[in-house]
Amino acid sequence: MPFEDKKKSRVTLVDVARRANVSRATASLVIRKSPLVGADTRARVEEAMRELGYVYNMGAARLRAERSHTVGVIVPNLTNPFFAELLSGIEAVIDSAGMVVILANSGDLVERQDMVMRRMREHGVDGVIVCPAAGTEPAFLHQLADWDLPLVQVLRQISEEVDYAGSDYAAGMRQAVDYLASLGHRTIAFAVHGPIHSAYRERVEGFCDAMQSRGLDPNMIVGLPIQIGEIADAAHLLFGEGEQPTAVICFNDVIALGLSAGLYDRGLKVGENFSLIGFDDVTDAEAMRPRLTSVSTGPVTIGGNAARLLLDRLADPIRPPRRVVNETVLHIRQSCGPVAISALQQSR
Amino acid sequence: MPFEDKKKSRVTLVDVARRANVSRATASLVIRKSPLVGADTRARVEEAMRELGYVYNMGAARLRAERSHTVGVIVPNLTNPFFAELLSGIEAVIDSAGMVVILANSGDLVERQDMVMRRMREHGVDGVIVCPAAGTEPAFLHQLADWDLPLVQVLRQISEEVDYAGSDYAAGMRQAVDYLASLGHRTIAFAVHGPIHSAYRERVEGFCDAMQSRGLDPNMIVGLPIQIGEIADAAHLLFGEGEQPTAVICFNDVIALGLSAGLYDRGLKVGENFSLIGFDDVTDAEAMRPRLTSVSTGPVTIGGNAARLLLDRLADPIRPPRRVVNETVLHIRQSCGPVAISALQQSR
DNA sequence: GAAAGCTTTTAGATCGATCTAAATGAACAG
DNA sequence: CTGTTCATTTAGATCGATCTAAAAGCTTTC
Repeated sequence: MPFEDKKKSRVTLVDVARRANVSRATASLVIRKSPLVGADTRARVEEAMRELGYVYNMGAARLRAERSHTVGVIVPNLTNPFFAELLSGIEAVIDSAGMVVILANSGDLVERQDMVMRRMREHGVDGVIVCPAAGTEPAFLHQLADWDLPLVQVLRQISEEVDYAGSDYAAGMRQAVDYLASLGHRTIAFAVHGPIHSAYRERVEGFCDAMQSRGLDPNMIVGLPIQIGEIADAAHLLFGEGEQPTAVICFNDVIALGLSAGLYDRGLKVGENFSLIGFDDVTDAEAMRPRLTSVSTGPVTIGGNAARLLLDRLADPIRPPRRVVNETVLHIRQSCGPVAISALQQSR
Repeated sequence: MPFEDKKKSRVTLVDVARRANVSRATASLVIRKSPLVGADTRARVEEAMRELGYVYNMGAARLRAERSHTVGVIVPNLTNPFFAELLSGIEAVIDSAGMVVILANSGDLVERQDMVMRRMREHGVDGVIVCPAAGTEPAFLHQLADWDLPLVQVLRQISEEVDYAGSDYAAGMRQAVDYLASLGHRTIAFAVHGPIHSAYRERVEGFCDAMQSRGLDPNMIVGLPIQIGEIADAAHLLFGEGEQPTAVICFNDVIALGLSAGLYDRGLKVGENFSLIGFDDVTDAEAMRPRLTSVSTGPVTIGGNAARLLLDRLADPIRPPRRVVNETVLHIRQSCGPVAISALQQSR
């Protein structure tokens, strides 16, 4: 008897076709929801699929159809909540397009990024969303494009010739500076850390431009450690010799959280006699005390934009490159206050 | 002329083989580092691969070899830093085994989990690491195992018959209770939230057991909102009628962060006249003020353990199921202090 | 110098889908 | 009743690797 009830091998399209009394080709059309098949045939095939517990074999399909329904995502760091939120935004959009995300971590190292990118190609991803590691050369991205690998840069823009999704960091900096200036602050520090890349430069330039256009000195830029635990202990770096700042703008919320702790340790009251603005507005900002005033860059939104950009490019590989830059929003909470009288007098 | 210089189609093994004057089969052996090929032949083939810019086609290989070098990871939520760290641990180990991670988010919903699991099967993952959505039935996992899909549960244990990696939450709770008791606290609240699952039950039971074995009342269990922003405003729930707690143990660090803010709002000084212990010890714990005393569960370690468990099972599908449970560590910082005199008197 | 044993190489079938181009059948016009 | 059109269905080739089993070379042994 040709019966084979016990778990033998996997159920394939041939099994389904046989069961439904149609050919392999017709069964294939049913799966792909082609309008070519008749209604009753379709029903019969679907019934057979259900009865046999058929599972589509994407791998086999991809081989022939050159579409893997798979998207690579490369981030420099997973433990930073900002990237986790970005990833979440990407995943949601990719998922709802019926595709899956293959994840990789570059550790912000170009060599690892090379490796990982190669692996993505081997796995035949349809496209890649990458937050380029610091130091990535434009040539690297161009080569990938030459290899016909659809690509989107996210957060950091290396090349103008490749799609990009990010946020308007410079405008965000202007919002922060304007707000502090409106509270009377004139000596404002900028606390930074981390590797240098386009997002870094954009923020620094945004800060400097905003300061200069108000006639303020943009040169109080302070470098801090990467690890959040060490940032607090480095808060004293804000107060070197010369003029003392009455407010600080942070490169990101990690720094803001760290400095908030460090300023507390020094006996300063954030929001009262010292002002602090974060950047990114991660969910923790709401939970700090005083609540952190922060420039929201919307990582989930950026992720979604990047994913949509990639889907669009998949649909039309030769469209010219696009930039999708979302607006930042200044979220005013409690960590800033009017400049203290004493500080004003000090700076005279 | 049979020359085809311009970018035509992708370079395949046949091209490489032709170039190196060997057969397809031999070229394949070289790629797979088989010891069967001679040294000079190997060199010739590798040379040809380099010259042609050959990229291995994993998809084609998988079809024949039934190995996709792909692992599915399903988490309930990406924006929670705890899961991001878990994911980071998984990714590192999977990556170093030469495989890639396909990521999916179940949103802690069983229906979505079903969908996502189906998609993983379609993509032919070699195995899956899943943090089961609250309400997952053991039958669900057993069915997957029946389908010959190697499986590891992480953080939440639904079935004893499936590999599991987690942390000893009950022991962690005991550490927290013991520590607070040693500081003189007798009325200790337990702040919880979120969906009910094994990790939830283990923590609650651990708390109750530890309290009871010291003759303390374990019934002060307080439910709080999910969103971190709302937790602070719910801090008053700790102080209902009846006896007032002098300390609180939190189900996780999200609650700890939220409550710390809420207690601050109520004018309580955490670490002085009220004690607070977190659970998980995420990186932010270090940055809070006062620094958060927290029970470390080591998400990165757990993730690594889960990944290794899966790799082991891939190597030996019939080995009996294992449990890998790592020890928790109480990280003492600044958020707890000896019970205040006034509170002691009040509770008499 | 032929048989045996070993290492190295290969032809051809195969995995499970999709694609192409052609066949089938029904409906309709002349 | 035949030729044409249109909607369905299908056989067979194909994607790019791996696997099996056998062939080809090369030593070694008697």
